[in-house]
Amino acid sequence: MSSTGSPSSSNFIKNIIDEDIKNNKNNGRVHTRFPPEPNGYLHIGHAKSICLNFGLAEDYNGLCNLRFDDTNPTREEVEYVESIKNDIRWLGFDWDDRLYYASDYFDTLFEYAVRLIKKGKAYVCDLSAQEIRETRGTLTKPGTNSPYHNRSIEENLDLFKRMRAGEFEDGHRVLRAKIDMSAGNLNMRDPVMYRILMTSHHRTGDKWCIYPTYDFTHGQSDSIEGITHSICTLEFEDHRPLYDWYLNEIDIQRSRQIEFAQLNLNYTVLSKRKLRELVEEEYVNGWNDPRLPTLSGLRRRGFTPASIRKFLDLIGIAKRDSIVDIALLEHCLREELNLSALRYMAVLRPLKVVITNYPEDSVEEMEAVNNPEDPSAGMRHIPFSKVIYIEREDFMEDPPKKFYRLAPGREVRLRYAYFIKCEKVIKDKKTGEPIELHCTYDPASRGGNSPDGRKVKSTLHWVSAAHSIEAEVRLYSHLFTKENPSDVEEGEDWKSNINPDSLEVLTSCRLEPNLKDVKPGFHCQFERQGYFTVDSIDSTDRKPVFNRTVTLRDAWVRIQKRAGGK
RNA sequence: UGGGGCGUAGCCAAGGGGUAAGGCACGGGGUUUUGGUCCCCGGAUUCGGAGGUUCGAAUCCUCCCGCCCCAGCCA
Repeated sequence: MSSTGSPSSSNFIKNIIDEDIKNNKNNGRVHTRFPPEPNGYLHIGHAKSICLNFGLAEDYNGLCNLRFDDTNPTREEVEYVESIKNDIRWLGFDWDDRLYYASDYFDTLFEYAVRLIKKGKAYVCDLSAQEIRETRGTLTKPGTNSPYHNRSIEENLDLFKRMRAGEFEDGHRVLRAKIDMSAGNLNMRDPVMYRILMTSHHRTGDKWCIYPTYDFTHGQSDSIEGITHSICTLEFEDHRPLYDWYLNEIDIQRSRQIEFAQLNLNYTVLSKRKLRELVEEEYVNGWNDPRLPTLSGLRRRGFTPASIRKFLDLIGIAKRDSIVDIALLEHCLREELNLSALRYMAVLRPLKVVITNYPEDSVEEMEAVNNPEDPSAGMRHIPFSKVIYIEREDFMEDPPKKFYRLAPGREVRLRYAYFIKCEKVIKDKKTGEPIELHCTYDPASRGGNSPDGRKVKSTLHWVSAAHSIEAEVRLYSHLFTKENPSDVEEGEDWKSNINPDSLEVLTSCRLEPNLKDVKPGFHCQFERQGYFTVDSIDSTDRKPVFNRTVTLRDAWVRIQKRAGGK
């Protein structure tokens, strides 16, 4: 049982850990780590790794470190460090005092490198990047040894120290491991351990001008921290022999690298490169745009940490490349919010309705249930009067077969109020669009039931015109029109699949007055429509802005789609 | 013509010799003052394919097919 949810289902990593514990490997200890590179914002794919690593630690009574993998100062910044920490906490995890940086280990790593040189297992290579590439061979052809492959240990030591001292320019020399230029695994063809980067680092400043590569850093950092299970994604699978080689040759405690498949979701993109492109080229409004699968975007959109955790738990952990249906994420959110969200009435596209037989100046307070799933949420009052607004799409002048809502001559229920019957439609002279309805109400149906047992086919939400408050509501839908954004015509690019209608802004919405003093972070349901949250950036006291997190499941929409599809 | 992985329903996924869990999606029905929720019911004669071992195979063996990753001084 974990502190962040129910016990999760079995997976191959747990099987491995169970086996390790049975064999008393690491004395039964489980210690993981989440190792982000601080070069971008976290997205839900990272959340999968976070939940896995922190979750395993919880499940096995172990620990999980947060370690920034900051070995490349040319692309990493403190700004990202802060957002990453914030997002992890928001997701519900805590690294206590175990916040580390790979750069904390630069001194040790340097000593390890010296150790390998002394063992004759590493050498300074003067080849250019271009030349290294050319001598590496190809997938099917072995590489050739560098002309510097057999430099003496003394010369290597001297050169490496001079690299550190800043005697050479960027890219002029590297330190390489001496392994096997004919290995089938390219990673073993004398990989680079250190490169010269005349760049100051966000943590170590100008102390270093040589920086270790990922491969020469990650395993050793795991070892230094006593990590028992080093979990990463599939593309590192063929780095594992190198990971093991370094630990073995340096002769330090070994941790075990285990790889799992990254999360992919349909109708969106989950690569830092593509997300960055969307942000920088302003297809969206920043990293926290509610349409983005970044944690900051999902948070602003209204997703809850628990729903994201639940989702990630349900999809499981495996080694198979897969694309998960984003409908499952939405389901997890609805499942949670259905139980907890207070219900309100909000009219997004108002259509004026005059109740002709209702007294002119009368106002009644109608009693409404706050959450039918939770009686303890109590009741509230909603003012009702002669002029109200209903949803534009709840009226059709010439309704199709399965349309149950309001139409000329038809009677419906106004939720928590009265039965009303449409007597007259007033239309815009130019467009022919209905702009106002005249209805009559049945005074005996107060509260929503008629004493004569008369049935009505639908219940509409409404708002009193004079008492409602104005708001802006932003409706979001998938950022891409295709399940797989990369599915493009010859010569086109994935961005041509961006959905031009992913954001619809409604500026004249009318809300029931109970929603007046609502603050950012507030989640609620607008009845019959969906779950909404108050936008944390653009809301003002004068005019709140609501983001639609997700729609309610909608049978009517499905009926229409089916009819339209034929 | 190299190396490393992966194939169980439309999408995820458990199961690793004893006769195919679960969730989402989808469809049907019931309840309902949200076309919401909730409750029933419906799916794999079969686990990429073909052989083989076995009383018995998704699980073991052989061969074949398909898909993904690797030629950064990125992580």
